[in-house]
Amino acid sequence: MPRPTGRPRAQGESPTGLGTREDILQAGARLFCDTGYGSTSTHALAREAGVRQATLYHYFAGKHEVLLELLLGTVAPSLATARTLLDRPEPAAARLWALCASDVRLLSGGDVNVGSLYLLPELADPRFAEFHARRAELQETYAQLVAQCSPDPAWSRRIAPLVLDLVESVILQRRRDADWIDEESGPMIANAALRIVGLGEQAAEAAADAGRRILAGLPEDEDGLSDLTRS
Amino acid sequence: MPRPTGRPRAQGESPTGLGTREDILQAGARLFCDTGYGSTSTHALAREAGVRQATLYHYFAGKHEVLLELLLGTVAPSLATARTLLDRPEPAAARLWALCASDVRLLSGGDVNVGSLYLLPELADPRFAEFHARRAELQETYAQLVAQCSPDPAWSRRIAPLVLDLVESVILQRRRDADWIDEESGPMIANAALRIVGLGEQAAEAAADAGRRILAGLPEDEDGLSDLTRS
DNA sequence: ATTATCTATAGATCTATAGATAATGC
DNA sequence: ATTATCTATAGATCTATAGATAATGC
Repeated sequence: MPRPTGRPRAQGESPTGLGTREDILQAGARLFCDTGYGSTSTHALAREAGVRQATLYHYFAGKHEVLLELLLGTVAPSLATARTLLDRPEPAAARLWALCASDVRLLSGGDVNVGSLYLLPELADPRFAEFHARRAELQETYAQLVAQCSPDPAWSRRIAPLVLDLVESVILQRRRDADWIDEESGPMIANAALRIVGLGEQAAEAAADAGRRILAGLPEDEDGLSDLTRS
Repeated sequence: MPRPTGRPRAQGESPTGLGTREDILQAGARLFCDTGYGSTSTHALAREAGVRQATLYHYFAGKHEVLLELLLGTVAPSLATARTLLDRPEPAAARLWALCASDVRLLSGGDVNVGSLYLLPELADPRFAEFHARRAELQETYAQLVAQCSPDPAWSRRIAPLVLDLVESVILQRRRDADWIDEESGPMIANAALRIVGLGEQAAEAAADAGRRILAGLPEDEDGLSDLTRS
């Protein structure tokens, strides 16, 4: 990073070293998760990013755009993986296992529990509709894979949302006890998902093995934040 | 409800018919869940309760006390059931099943998804410490029952939090699609919990049957709100 | 007399904009 | 000249309190 153009900051340097826009996003991630969206003022957001309050408006139209960009950046890698898996030739159970494990890994990564953003009541605001649309597509992928795993369509339609919720329960878990999470959490939850879908022990084991091989070939994106700078 | 003493309201009657204190609590439940805590002003809270903003302070020291009372009222019936179950003679798996099913039923009841309150980031504030203490006790009960279900203590310690999260995932589910929930959701999630703990199909079936009998004898509290008026 | 509500408001805070300033780039 | 930041602030909103008011109770 060479000296940027423009007036220098009054206090300190860019905390992330990735520029002011990224500083603001990371500050938003931390504060919206820990303090809440409505309880975080633009002033607090700016302070955490190391700039003055008015500087926010040079990059974002307001708090809501910061949150929207965080949400889209968080769901993007998950959705990319889901789309890839839908078209692959492996058995559905193995692909479902891989999707679950991959999503848990994404939600476990980064030093902020960005999945918490999904839980903010403020997401009901229509400004966040674009996020909800992408999230619905992810949910639909889960439903399709679950349907392909189970012979009973009625049952699978009923159980599919539960699988996604189980995966996302890692968000709650990480809040409660961040140390609980490790690199085996994803496989463990993916196993639990297959059991819930109704696979027997042997079928589940086999699918898990195949799933592990798929997972090993998937890109491992730390979290969505790094994507934001690329897009 | 006879005509109460004191100056009458400027606009309309008590929406709940249970008095102003309850009006405020129910307004808080709805708004904190749908709009968020930090995004709900005392003015909005009062409007929803059918009184003027200043009237709140006659009953509560501020927004935070409204939320605290809602939280305690929500966890109370759950904790009461958990304590009862710990001392009962039935097999642990059956009691765990009953606890899961009962908690899902509690979280499914009422016309507001009060479990959402558990997810507010603002709960990190030390003002809500009392709630966290009671919640920790509930978690401990789950851990003990899970431990009694499984021969492997290390495994059960690792899996126990996952069971509570699975139960609480009904909060997320209900947000996403309230119609998904019905009176079989509790048993279904309780079954899934036993599978996760590692019970085989036959053992799980037997425990579920025994659990259903326990559940039938438990008090069925619609939600914590009605308790508030009694306590 | 007691009570629950109201109206009014002081003081704090918050958002968003206008315009000044201090760098780099050419 | 261009740019990113800054300072300053208008106007909105929010919280919490003071004190008035309109009921019931005795």
